[in-house]
Amino acid sequence: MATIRDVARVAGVSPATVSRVVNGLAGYSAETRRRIEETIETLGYEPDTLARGLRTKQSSVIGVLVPVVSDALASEVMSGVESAARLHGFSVMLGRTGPGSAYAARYLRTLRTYRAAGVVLISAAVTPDMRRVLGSSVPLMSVAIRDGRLFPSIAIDDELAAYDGTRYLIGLGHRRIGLLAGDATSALVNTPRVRGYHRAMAEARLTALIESGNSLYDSAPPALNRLLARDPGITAVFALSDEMGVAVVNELQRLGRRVPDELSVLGFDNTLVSQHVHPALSTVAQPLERMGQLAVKRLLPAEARSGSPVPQVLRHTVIERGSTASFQE
Amino acid sequence: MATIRDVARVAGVSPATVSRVVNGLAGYSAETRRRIEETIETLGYEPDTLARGLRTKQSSVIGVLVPVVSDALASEVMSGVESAARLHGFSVMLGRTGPGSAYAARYLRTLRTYRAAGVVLISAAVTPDMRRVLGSSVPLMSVAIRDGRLFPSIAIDDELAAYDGTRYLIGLGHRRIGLLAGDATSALVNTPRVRGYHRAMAEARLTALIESGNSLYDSAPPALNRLLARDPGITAVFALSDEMGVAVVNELQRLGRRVPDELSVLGFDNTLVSQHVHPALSTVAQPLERMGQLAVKRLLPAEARSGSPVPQVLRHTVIERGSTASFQE
DNA sequence: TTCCGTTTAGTAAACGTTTGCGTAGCGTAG
DNA sequence: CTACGCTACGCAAACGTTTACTAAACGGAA
Repeated sequence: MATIRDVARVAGVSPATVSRVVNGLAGYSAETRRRIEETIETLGYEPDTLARGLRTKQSSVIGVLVPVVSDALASEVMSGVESAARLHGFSVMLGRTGPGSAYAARYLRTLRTYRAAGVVLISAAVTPDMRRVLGSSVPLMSVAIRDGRLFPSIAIDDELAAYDGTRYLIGLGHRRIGLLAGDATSALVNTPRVRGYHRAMAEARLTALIESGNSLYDSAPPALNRLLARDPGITAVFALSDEMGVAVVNELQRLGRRVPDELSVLGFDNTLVSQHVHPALSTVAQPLERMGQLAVKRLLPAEARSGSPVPQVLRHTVIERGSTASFQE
Repeated sequence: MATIRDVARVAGVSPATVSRVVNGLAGYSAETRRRIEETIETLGYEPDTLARGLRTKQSSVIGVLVPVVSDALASEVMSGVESAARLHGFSVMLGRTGPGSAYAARYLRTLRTYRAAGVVLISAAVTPDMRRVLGSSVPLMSVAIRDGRLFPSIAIDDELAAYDGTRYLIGLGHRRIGLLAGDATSALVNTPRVRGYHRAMAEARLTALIESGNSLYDSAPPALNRLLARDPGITAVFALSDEMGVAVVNELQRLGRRVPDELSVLGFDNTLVSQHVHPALSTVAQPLERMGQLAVKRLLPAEARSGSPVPQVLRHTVIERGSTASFQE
């Protein structure tokens, strides 16, 4: 592998000059530049990232921290992170939060020794030791979760989103709307959503009806049945995750209840799974991919310094697909 | 951030000695070691990965290359890669193949400048320029696809797996079995599977019936309907991807055909989506997570040198869930 | 012509490690 | 007592960059 010295020697200049043209700095004639670029081309020179990073105390690594690697929501955010990172010449390093925060802390430490340009934390709460490990050297961006206003984040307004989702169902004519909440461990997103549902129901003078799952597929059928047991007459269920949403439509069909004719189902997040069911799941969408892209953009030197407003809230939208229909008495 | 020199100074030794204890080499007394470790602890010293990599010409980065970041199959392999990498002290860097091979080549080049310990390529064919870019410096491991015997790979025997899947359906009493093939662009996995189906059908003196989708959800319903049009009496359909499999059960239910009572459906890969439908999809499974783990293990220095047998083929299994049932006339 | 500012370029140090080589100290065998 | 081997350690170079500093060359203004 050719080094900058090789290039310099062949092109008859000093390494410093080569470095300057490689990095687009000033200080060389057009002719010199041409000769150097040509040499770089023929030698196939490529700057050593490690050496560069050592010298500049800065690498172009962006760390991504996800709760579980194969999580659908996280995958889409990651996808956005990857594309934006690639676009700006960054590389993304992947790690998972794991059960406790031990994994996360260790991973962040590693990231620091790589002198990462930043880390984006996907749908996980920032624990005190995370912040401590990173110190001030590595900027952190939290995505899809809003944890107070303590640190930069990108998320939707969960409360409002759930409110709007509920309003949408109400607007369709539904009056008896059951909520399938997520688990308490993801309280940071679950709690506001539940609150949004409550608010919308209260405003419309409807009575709330809530059962909780754990956001995953398997937890939904039993929770749905509890809902049905408490009020057999519900005409809509609002699941606080798409996975639960599709589970609900599957279970409903198994029970012989037609969706959306008898019951409407609304999901949350708009992950890929929402399309993996028939009828396709209506859902309140977060712009997951875009969130990922924005996260890396805000990590970029230009933005990072300029100290943009700490919590950034994006617009949610409710997407109407086949699983919801209007209800008339 | 404390450097090795700081530790040395505080502990009253030379940087060389600190390096030796950090790396577990010999050459120091028990007492010295204790003192150094204590100092490391109190200073919170952590070796700089960049400097280390520069000096040793070797980093502990493992690159992962996926066709699309949010792909379910790739996600599970990645999950395995991540856990094994973490276990062995490696970090994983993520990139995507993108449309052509331009992305891949560029990413591999980046990986080389990071002096990556290896790269695992998930369900994508190795193009000549990939090999060329890597040269001999970075070992490559291909997962979930077998491309000749040109380079190390980890995969199942797709032909045999499809054969066994078909045999399973035949064993259930089915005689008119439609195949939903994937697309030609993933020929490396699709072709052998189709061949396996053909072989099983031929052996049982049954007539093959094939329609092709593109492995994704949306392509399945139309393909299914073509299948049904060509033979309204089929009692089983074998989809060559889980995504198509769940699309088939959804579509079938939409058409009012009961699964598995009237028609059995068998998927392929055993990705998470196979559980996102009711009845849950029977499928022929690849040990995706394990494949990912094995890939990094085989990339490890010890293994990598020992030149283990080039293509490694793992056992597939057919997993029986709710979407298949025996058929009797 | 002289002087000065600008452009173009080179020198060398520094980033934080690892590691080959050298050596002091010490115990032990001859 | 000498010689030798071994252990425990230090010195300094090297990995491939970037960058502050210096300087030569040159052109234009006075």
